[in-house]
Amino acid sequence: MVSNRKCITRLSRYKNALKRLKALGFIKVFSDNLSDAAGVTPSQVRKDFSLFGITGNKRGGYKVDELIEQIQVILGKNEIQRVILVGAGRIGAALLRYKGFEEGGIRIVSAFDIDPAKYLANDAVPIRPLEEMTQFVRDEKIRVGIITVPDSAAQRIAEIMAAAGIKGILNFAPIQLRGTDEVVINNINLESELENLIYFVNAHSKANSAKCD
Amino acid sequence: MVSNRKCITRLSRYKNALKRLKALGFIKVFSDNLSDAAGVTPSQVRKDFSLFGITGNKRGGYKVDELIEQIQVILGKNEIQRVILVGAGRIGAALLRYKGFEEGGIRIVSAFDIDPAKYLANDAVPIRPLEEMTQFVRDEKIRVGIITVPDSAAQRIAEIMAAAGIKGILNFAPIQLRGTDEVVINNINLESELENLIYFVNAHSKANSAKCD
DNA sequence: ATATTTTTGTGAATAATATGACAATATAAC
DNA sequence: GTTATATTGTCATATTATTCACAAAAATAT
Repeated sequence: MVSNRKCITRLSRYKNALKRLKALGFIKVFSDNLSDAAGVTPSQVRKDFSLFGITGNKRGGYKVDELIEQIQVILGKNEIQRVILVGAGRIGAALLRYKGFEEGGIRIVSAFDIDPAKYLANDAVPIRPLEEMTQFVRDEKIRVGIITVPDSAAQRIAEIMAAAGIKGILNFAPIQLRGTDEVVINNINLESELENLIYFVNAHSKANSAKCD
Repeated sequence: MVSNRKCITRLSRYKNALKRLKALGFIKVFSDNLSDAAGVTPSQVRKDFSLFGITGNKRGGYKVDELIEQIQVILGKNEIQRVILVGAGRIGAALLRYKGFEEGGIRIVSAFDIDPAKYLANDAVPIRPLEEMTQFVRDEKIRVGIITVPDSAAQRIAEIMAAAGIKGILNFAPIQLRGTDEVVINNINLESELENLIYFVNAHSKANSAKCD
């Protein structure tokens, strides 16, 4: 098992880049085509592949179809991944209807909320009472959950999820949830991503105005 | 200028953690309180602060208010940051109404789309024709933009943004956009984040079932 | 068939990042 | 006022990630 997060992220990127290359008619690729399409170095591509035991042919490169297939198996995309979502607010609702997931073999099978006004039993993705989550997760053997609740509730939801048997959480609440041996947590903080960007934009403009002195 | 992305991200986290600690009544903190709240090591906190020239008092720690203030200045939060958004689809629309940004001093001042059906001139955040973007960015001196269009359009939008004078882009399209010397790009790929999680969940369950053999 | 070229796969070298250790020093105790 | 203690700030060390470099192998050319 490769336990380097960045490396898995790159694998996703390679997969996406490969799909684009395939659409352009590529039958095989070399590490430098792919690195170019994915925005990394060729040796990075080969090193990553080496870590996952993906091999190509010397002087022949990699066959696009086989490569996509191999990466998809590693990423668990050979079967549809069913996930749940808790918190049907703005962001949650948008994710429920986001088409990209289904295309990528990820299906949000149910959402949950504490607010009865949000319940929608018969929607494409039903929104159910939070109390039903634990049972649902157990019955349906769900292992991945998305948290899109306010920060004050996030920790509690994460604990309920963990207790129900969820093993991976994608957290959009602006609080850093910590993973355990049992549960992997991936935090996405939208404000923080923008802050990051703003810092570099400001730093850049300061550096440039300094140059002008 | 600190050019380490991760380090800036941690700074955001420290800021958020500090606000929570402040709400709990903390007047001063030590590097270990803060590291605990932010989920890092104490030496990491001190090292980061040292990079940004943030100092505390030996044996006295850091004053919470001063620390929040100093971090906010570094992150450019002493003034409201105005950003635009292109692509008023599901995700775009959710971000337009996301309250967290305004609370954090980030304001989406206008959205743009190619689809006339989406235009909303008089909404809290107006949605305007894409053709008006360049002029708007120039007039309003906008420097940060969010891309929430389909992947096929993302590259083109990024180029228009860059030409208009945008210096930082937060990209949600599932294609890796590459930054330049002029423009910093931050890519968020939601599917990829879930794939990442799924990989670790699967790897973990395999490791556990292997243990049982 | 043999030589030439191209591209992989990987071990070694380098670079980036995080941790540990501890001297310096401010606060508190006496 | 002196001593003891806790905590910072930073340098040295360890860890992790990336790039380089090149031998081995496959495809093509001669």
